[in-house]
Amino acid sequence: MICTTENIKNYLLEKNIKPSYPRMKILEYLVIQKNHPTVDDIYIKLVKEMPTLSKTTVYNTLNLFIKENIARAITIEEGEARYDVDIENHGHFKCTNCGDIHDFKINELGIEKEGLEDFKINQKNFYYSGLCKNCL
Amino acid sequence: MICTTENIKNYLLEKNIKPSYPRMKILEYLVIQKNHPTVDDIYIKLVKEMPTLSKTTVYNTLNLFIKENIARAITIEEGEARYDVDIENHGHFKCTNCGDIHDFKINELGIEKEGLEDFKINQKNFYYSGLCKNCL
DNA sequence: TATATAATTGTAATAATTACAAAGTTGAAA
DNA sequence: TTTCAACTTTGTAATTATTACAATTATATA
Repeated sequence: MICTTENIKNYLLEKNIKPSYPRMKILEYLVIQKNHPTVDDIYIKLVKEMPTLSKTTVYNTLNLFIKENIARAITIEEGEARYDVDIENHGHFKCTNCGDIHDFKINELGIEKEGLEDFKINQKNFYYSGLCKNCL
Repeated sequence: MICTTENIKNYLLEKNIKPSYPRMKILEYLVIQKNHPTVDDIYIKLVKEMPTLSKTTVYNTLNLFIKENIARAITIEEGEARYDVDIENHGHFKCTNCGDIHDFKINELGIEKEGLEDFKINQKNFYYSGLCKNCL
C-alpha cells in the first residue's frame, strides 16, 4: 500500500470506517512504521501533533481496526500488546537480548499435522524467540 | 513423565531446583492438568490444600520454572498468561467461541522461509485461532 | 440551523504482574 | 543439639495495561 493521505482515507472508507483524523493518523503510523508498535509507542508519537489525543482513543481505534480486520494484535510476550497491519500470514521473531522484532516469511504447506481435524482455522500466529544476527 | 510424587521431586532435583512443597504441587498440577492453566487456575485449585499459599509464590515458582526451562509461558491472547510444561514444539489452538485451548502437532520442516538467516532460534510458538469442532 | 448520531476524551475501575520487606524454613557447621 | 546463614514463602503495596463509562465535541443530514 502506497501511503498517501488519500490512500489511507480511501482504505478506511472501503472498510466502512469513517476516516476521522485520529483514525487516519493511527493507521498511517501502523503502515509507515513496520515495527509492531505498542499502544504507548503510538500514543507518544502522535500526541505530539495531536495534543488532545487520548490514549483511550488509541485503544478504541485499534480495537475497531481489529474488529474490521485491517489490523491484528500480536502478543509475543506478556504485558505488551503490539499491533500490525500486515494481515498476511507471517512470523514474528523477538530477540531476547535487544528486544527487536523481525518479520519472517512462512512456508505454510502442511504445518499442522494432528489435532485440528474438522476445526475452522481463522488466524495463524508464529512467534519465535532467540538471538538476532546483531546480538550473536 | 509418569507423575508420582517421587518423580516430580527427582525431576526438580535434576534441574537444581529445591523441591519445596509448593514447587512440587505446582509442577504436579502442570503435569497432570494438561489444560494450560492461568495463574489463577493454579492458585484457586492449590490454595484448597495449601491454605497459606500466596499468589506471589505461584508467580515466583512459574518464573523459576521458565528460567530453568521446565515450563513455558504461552500468551495466546492478551491479558492471560498460561503455562505449559510440554517443552516440545507444538501448537495451540484457541476457539474464539468457547475459549477452549487444544494442542496440535507441528510439522516443522522448513516452515520459516526468509528473514531469519543467521539468527539463533531458541523457541517457536504457534498460536492458531478459529472455531473448534463442537462450536462449528 | 437544528438535531440525531457517532467519535473523542478524561477519569475511574479492573486486572495482571512485580517489588519488596518481613516472616518462616532448611540444612550445614560448630 | 544449637546457631546461623541462605533460601523460600508470604502479604501488602506499587506498577502497568486495559476497559467502562459518562461527558463533551464533532459530523452529517434534514
